[in-house]
Amino acid sequence: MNASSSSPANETEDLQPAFRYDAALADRIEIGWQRRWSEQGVYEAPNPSGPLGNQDADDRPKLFVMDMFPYPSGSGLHVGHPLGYIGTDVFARYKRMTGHNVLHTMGYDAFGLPAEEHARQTGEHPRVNTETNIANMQRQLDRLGLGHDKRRSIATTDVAYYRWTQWIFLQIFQSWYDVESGRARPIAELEDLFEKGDRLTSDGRAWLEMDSTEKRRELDQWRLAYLGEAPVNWCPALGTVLANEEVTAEGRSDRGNYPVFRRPMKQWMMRITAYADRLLEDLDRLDWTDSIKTMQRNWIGRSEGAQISFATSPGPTIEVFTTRPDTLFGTTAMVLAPEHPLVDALTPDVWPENTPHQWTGDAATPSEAVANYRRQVSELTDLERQENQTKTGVYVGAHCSVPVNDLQVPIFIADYVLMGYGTGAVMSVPGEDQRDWDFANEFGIDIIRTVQPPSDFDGEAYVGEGPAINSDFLNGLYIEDAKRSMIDWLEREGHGARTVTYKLRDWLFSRQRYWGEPFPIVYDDTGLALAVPEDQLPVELPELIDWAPRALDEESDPEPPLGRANDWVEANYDLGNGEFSYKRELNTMPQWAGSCWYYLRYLDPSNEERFVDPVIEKYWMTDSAGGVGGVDLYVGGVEHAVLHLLYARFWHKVLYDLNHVSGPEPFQRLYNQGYIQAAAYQDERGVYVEAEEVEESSGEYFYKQSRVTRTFGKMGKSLKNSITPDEMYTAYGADTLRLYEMFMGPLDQDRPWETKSVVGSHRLLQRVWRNLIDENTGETTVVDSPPPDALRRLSHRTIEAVADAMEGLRFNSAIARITELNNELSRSAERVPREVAESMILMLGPLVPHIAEELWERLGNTNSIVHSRFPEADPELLVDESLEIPVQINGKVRSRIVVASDSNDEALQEAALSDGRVKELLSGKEIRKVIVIPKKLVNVVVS
RNA sequence: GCCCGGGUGGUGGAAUGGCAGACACGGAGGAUUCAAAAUCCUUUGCCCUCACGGGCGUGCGGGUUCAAAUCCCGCCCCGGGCACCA
Repeated sequence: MNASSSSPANETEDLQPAFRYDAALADRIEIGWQRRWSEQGVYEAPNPSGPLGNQDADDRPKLFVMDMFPYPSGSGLHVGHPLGYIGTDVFARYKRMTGHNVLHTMGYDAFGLPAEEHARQTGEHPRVNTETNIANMQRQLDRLGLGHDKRRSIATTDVAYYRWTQWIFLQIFQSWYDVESGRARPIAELEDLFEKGDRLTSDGRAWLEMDSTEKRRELDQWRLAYLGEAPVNWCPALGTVLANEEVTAEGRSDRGNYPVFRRPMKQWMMRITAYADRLLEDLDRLDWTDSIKTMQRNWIGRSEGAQISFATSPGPTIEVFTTRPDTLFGTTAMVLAPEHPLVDALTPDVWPENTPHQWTGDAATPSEAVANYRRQVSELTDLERQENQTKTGVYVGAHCSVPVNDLQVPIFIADYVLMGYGTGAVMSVPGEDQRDWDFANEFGIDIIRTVQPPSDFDGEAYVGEGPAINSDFLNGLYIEDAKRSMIDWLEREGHGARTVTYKLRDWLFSRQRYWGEPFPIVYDDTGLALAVPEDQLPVELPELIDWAPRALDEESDPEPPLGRANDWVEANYDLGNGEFSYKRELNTMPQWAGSCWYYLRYLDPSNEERFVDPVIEKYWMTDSAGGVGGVDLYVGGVEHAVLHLLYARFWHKVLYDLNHVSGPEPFQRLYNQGYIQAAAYQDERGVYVEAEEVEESSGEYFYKQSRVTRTFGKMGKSLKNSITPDEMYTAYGADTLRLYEMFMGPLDQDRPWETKSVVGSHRLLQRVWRNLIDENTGETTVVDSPPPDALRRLSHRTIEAVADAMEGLRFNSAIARITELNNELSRSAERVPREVAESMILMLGPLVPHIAEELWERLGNTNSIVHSRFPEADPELLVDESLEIPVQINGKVRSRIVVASDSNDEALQEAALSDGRVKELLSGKEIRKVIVIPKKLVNVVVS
């Protein structure tokens, strides 16, 4: 160990002490402990019973901490991916050290399009590719030292898993929503009710008069999973239909940004709308952020109002939904969606006399006008429709009657009225609705105000509060009262009723893809669906040579690839009347299916009798504090606000209604982690250049001598700004990466990655190491003597602050406080007393488990730090005997005084006023008031 | 347009009515070194001052209070969500 070696190659090696905490030592420590932890199963959380059960009664409180499980991408991880995983790991480790039985694991949401695309390009089976990707991702995650119970890991593509996804589908299929009791019930109970005549069938026909096929058709209409003929989102480029939630506002596919067309097709639907109110109400009981709750509320889109019937001159009655029944007296037109089913019946052969020319769309007859307009509308994309704010439409040539005053108003079709919302028909009240105002303006329609605007109002439609005018019996009433009176009148006179409408639509549940769960459904020659018996599950995916969806266009029909598995499409089952051959359902489930219940399978992953054992489910999913229960902490990205989180809540509620789970909600507390952003650089053409090769010089950025501009964005391939965890392991080790990611800022905030700052976190670990370990021998330098009083107090204050920060997921603050304690140890020339050293190591345990475990062992402990107790602050040591407190004069700090911490107000005031500097500044001033805040400050108010 | 977040030094951030800028990165200076890296020490919001000290300061304007980054009112800017939803 001397520096006089002549060979430069050996020099660094000679200078470097053998036990300096550097990347190489970190690597040895981390790999070693990961192996030992794995061998000893330290992260295994016992169940109350079953194969993962613990013979010894475990009376620790349970805690279920979960990440949103990832799709196993083939491109590997960058440092942005594991941010949330590290956060949950730190929290789970902290809770384990405070005496909780913590369930923390990770699985894979492995069905989905990329594996199928990969298969189409390479010919490799999606399962092979998926398993390769999972193995690779698992390796990257393992290196981070995440404390997962590996026994509980699942992938949604496991046959043993999707068997139960299919089973849950069957529970939903074999249920109906009983509005009277407000919950799902088995379909057999509905059959009973029909049988006894206690319930009316959908069209009022007597059950006993129906033949068996008619009975089946009747029951099928009530199921929570049903085949519906509805306009769906057909995406030819993906060869599949999509859920509303998967289509962007621009009318393109969420994935891939391909055009999506609305077409009626027969598809599997989930009756999520039956749960709209409960999904809405139960949000109040969840510990989620307001922004996510708001997004879900908006998506469900509940509006209260009235349904009103308008009689028409040709005969059919038009039903309208409105949130403003109080404005009925202002109705001067009726506007239907162009595809409204009554339009044809309302359209006469010739224009009525005196039809204004501008209403006719230049057409010779009403039906020509309607046909022309419909064609014109269908040629617009959704985006063009939205951008085109000028109102268009045509008169259909008929009138209807406003029920409250028998005013005859013209009926139009216009594309600003959407078929998908309400009844697809709008009573047009231009005075009180800006869209109707704009329409009335285009077509010269009368405008009648029904709410008195303030005298200074100079806008067009008036949507604000005010007394009703021009409204007969409503005149003078304010909006809420006027609405109530009008609805009362409508109900009394039989012209309408109070109604609630939702934006939420039923969930379109089938996809024309290969790599998804097959439906456990077959068809007999009636064409009606039949459940595959539970004991015949799983229905396994067949082997295929050609996985691709057929290249398709807007006009063609979707063609499920499973239809090409000739040996599979027909199957023999005994469904209670002997064995027959049936045709299989060829669609597969959407990717969301598997993620709707994976948290339940974590609890009891190997159960072959049930999807989860009820005792085990109750143990992990019940909240002893009386909350809704479910996962105690669920961390993931905000992008799942309305997709996964709404679907999973829906499934959970169905399972709850059917007594398969013990609580009404799956996720008690939801936390959205932020994203790691990174600088990205563009050249003058706007092309992204490799961020790693960009150099900074006095505030400007250069790539190969040419100037580039800097922006910040999500880390990834497209911005060429990815940093991989592997690069960080090589340079610093996993503990440093964990520490840096947690130190960058609060978990829920986006934050910019700065590789050059990582070294700060590495230095902290080096200093901790050096304070406790002799870098030359590797022996600990701690001493067994008790710490000086001041140090002991500091360490207890640190414990208090760190524990508090850990509880609140403020890991950045926890790290700052530990740093302060360690800085104090560095400053002192004394060796570190064991008591303080051990506290500090234990506090570091959740954040940087490997180095903490290593130090713990080097200090002579034989038990693992993973299950050691987190230190507890002694309240008596949190208060110092004396305090330094500031003295303000008129709110500005002018001096500080040192006082006994138990000084009373009088003593504090006395001490402050007798302070030399304060006396000096107060001379010649009149003291008006002295504010004393015990232990905080003294403020002297002078004139 | 509507609904949520957010705006604090050169940078990430701390403080949720009581000392603004903890902790860290970066910068400056120093020690060590033949030299460098690493490490260690000092310093670092802005302005005035040799200094002691003083003034200003949490997006902008106003208010409440002995005291405001924090609470209230009005605006500006940034990010996200929804959007012809009757």
